[in-house]
Amino acid sequence: MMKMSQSANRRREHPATHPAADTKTRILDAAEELFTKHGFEATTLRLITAAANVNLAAANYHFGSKEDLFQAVLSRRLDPMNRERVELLDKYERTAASNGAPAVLTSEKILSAMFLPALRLARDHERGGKNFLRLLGRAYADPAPFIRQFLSQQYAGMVVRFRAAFERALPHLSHDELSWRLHFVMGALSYTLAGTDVLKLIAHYQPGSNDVLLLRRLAPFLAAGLNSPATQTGEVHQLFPEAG
Amino acid sequence: MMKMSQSANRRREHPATHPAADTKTRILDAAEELFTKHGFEATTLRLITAAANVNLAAANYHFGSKEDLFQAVLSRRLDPMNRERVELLDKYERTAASNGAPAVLTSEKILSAMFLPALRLARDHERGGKNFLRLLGRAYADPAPFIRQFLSQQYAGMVVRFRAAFERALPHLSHDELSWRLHFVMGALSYTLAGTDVLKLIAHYQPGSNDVLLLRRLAPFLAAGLNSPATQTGEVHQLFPEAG
DNA sequence: GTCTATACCACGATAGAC
DNA sequence: GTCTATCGTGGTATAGAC
Repeated sequence: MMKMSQSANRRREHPATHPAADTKTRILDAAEELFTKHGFEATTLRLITAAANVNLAAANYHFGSKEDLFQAVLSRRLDPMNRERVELLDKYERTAASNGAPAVLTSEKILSAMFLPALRLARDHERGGKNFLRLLGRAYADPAPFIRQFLSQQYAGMVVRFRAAFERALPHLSHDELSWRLHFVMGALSYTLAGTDVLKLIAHYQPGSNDVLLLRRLAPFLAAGLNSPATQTGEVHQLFPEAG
Repeated sequence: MMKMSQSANRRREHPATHPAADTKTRILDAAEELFTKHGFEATTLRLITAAANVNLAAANYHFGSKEDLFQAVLSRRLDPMNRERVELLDKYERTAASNGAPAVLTSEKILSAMFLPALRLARDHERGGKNFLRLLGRAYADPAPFIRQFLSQQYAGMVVRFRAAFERALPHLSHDELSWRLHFVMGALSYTLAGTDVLKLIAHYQPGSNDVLLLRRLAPFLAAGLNSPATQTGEVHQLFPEAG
């Protein structure tokens, strides 16, 4: 990236918004907007390149394929956000450890290390903002193998760090039970980020109207589930008598 | 391939499983399997009709369009399941009311009315089983307008009934707060049903290996979140100091 | 290196013969 | 009801202009 044209000063020195960046950036911006609005499959390269004012073949030239372009759109925002998350968790743990105690954080604190960088991104209107979080939420739920594999790579390092922190915070949970609960956390988070409008059936609710408030409600809800006592087989059978 | 010549007794009188039902059913079965495996967009009508041993045009003849076929696949299983859910909730409330008390159920009980029919479906291997739940979970998260609209219709009645039950169970929650929490419940549920493998990064976990156990863990987790006290602005600011 | 024009094959859909 | 033929549009590959 950041290539320079070889000849004269075709350069535009627009430092600010997005009237005319270089071709690659224009494609990324248009793709991000259209993927968010219509989803991956329904967005055509012809639409993207038309919106970016570039030739159809430019997309494949710079990014190789539509799938690679999609991954590039995600990476651009996701990499910095996940880095922020780990750094924030590190900071929390250093602070906790400096008091002489071992670095054991509460689930609420760990969750806030996951959510705060997402909130910052949601507010950074210049860098994708809420729309990008919706795109990300959809990607979480997409069954396409290339998306699942990509997200696995992107999140691998972060997940290891956060799981270790949760293990210290919730020593009463077995390995499996913690895995499940983290699964539920990821599910509620991704669904919330995706901002799909299933909620419209539950109540009048404008998705995207106030994502910050939404995430603020989600953290306590998830913390209550995480902190709840380990499931006892007895009560399970009481609630699910037919479930064997 | 495997097509029969056009003339005489082409009929097969297989009453049982799925060697040869009528054309419509064969298409539905093949579509259900392929949509589950590859998602909506990646599944082509050519693949479906080939697997069903019917002509390409037969799909459009019987179902109108690929989108309508997808809706037909969902309806076939979803209608009975949602009917079961409402009936079970009614039964619970009648039992509770017959003791003289008003019909106020615990969140756990209401959740079990949502989950038990899903568990039954997951175990009914002959009628879609776990694979169908995975398909359903993906549909929840799909941004395609025709899917969202279809699910809205399918769930409208059920959601009204269950929301009313939750309102009685959780009177300490404001209207908005309950909406949010139900949103989170739907998110965790759909994500769990979808069985996407993000969890593989968290731990070695084979999706679909034991969905029943998974749903059993989910209900207590969600109940803890639902039953937790209403969010207080004070603590929110403590956890999210930068969130204004 | 960067960009364009164009050709290719697979897709969903439909019209019309049988 | 079923099939063949065909149309418009999608992603992609490439040859060649600058």
